[in-house]
Amino acid sequence: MDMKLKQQASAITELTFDLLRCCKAKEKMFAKDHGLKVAEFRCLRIVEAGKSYSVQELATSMHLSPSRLTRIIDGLFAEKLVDRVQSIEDRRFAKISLTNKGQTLVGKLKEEYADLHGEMLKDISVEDRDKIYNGISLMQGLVSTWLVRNA
Amino acid sequence: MDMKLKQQASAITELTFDLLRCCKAKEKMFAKDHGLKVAEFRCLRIVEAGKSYSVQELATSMHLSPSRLTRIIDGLFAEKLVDRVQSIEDRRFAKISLTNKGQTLVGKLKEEYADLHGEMLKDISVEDRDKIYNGISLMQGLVSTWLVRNA
DNA sequence: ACATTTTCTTTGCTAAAGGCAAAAATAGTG
DNA sequence: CACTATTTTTGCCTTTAGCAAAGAAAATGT
Repeated sequence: MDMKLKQQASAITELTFDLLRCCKAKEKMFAKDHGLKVAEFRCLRIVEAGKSYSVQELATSMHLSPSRLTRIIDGLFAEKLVDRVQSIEDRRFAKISLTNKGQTLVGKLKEEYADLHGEMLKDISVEDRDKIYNGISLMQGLVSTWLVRNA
Repeated sequence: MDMKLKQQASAITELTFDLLRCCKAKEKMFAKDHGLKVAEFRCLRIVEAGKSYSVQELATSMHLSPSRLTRIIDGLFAEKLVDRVQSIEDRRFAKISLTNKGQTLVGKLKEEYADLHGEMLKDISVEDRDKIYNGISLMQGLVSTWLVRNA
């Protein structure tokens, strides 16, 4: 079959693999520096101040099981970063939201995580940054739709 | 500071994050379909037929600790996919190499994993594939050098 | 020659990440 | 009110991963 395709595919596979490993290390470092577990950091990244979330919402948006989420929230709750209250309308639901302490931390986290990436990207041109964006965006789309079709 | 940079940085952060998650799921599915643990699959991907490797070599090239590698190799050894013999020149070293069974499997694995990516990439243009390659390559370089500087 | 140090691997232990299945609690419905 | 469905939690298990100490072998100093 298409030789060029095969070549490109395997090169991209390799690169993606390396990128993955590096990003994982990067996340781990960042989380550790802020006294968080990686899973906690990932969870905090998606909760917005003022909003409240069910366990399920968080689980689906993080692509994890509800039980896993319960444990992650346990940790954040123990650190007084999130509140967990029973919904009044439907008491099966939990309503997870940031405490003041949590809001402060998340604000700092987002700021510093963006800075970290800004630091990485600052020495290259706007065009190259766009290339990165476009390339990763395309790839993300492909992998994502592939997953949906093959899950 | 540079508003454009910040915007691009945070968009790229988000995308990379999603890509990472999807690729992880992809690897997991693929490994499972072939009766392997993800770590085992990752290890097999880097050993070439006919060559032999020390535990340390594998550990550094996978960016894992030697002890972790010992365990991964234990698994592969139990499945009779790799041989583990003491080096004659320096008996401290282990020499890890693929068995016949391992070679057959790795061959199939590489073939099918490339096909999987070929499948994902086949419907887009050669130019778009190049865009993906270039974008991810740039990003990988940045994250990688950042890691070296900040580790 | 032998004691010490260094190097490579393994083992024991621990933590974190994650899922499955059953239980608990609540809501909705015949 | 009995039954079913939904949401979360709990118990238990697996996988991934590292650290520190032990073991084994080589290199080196005296």
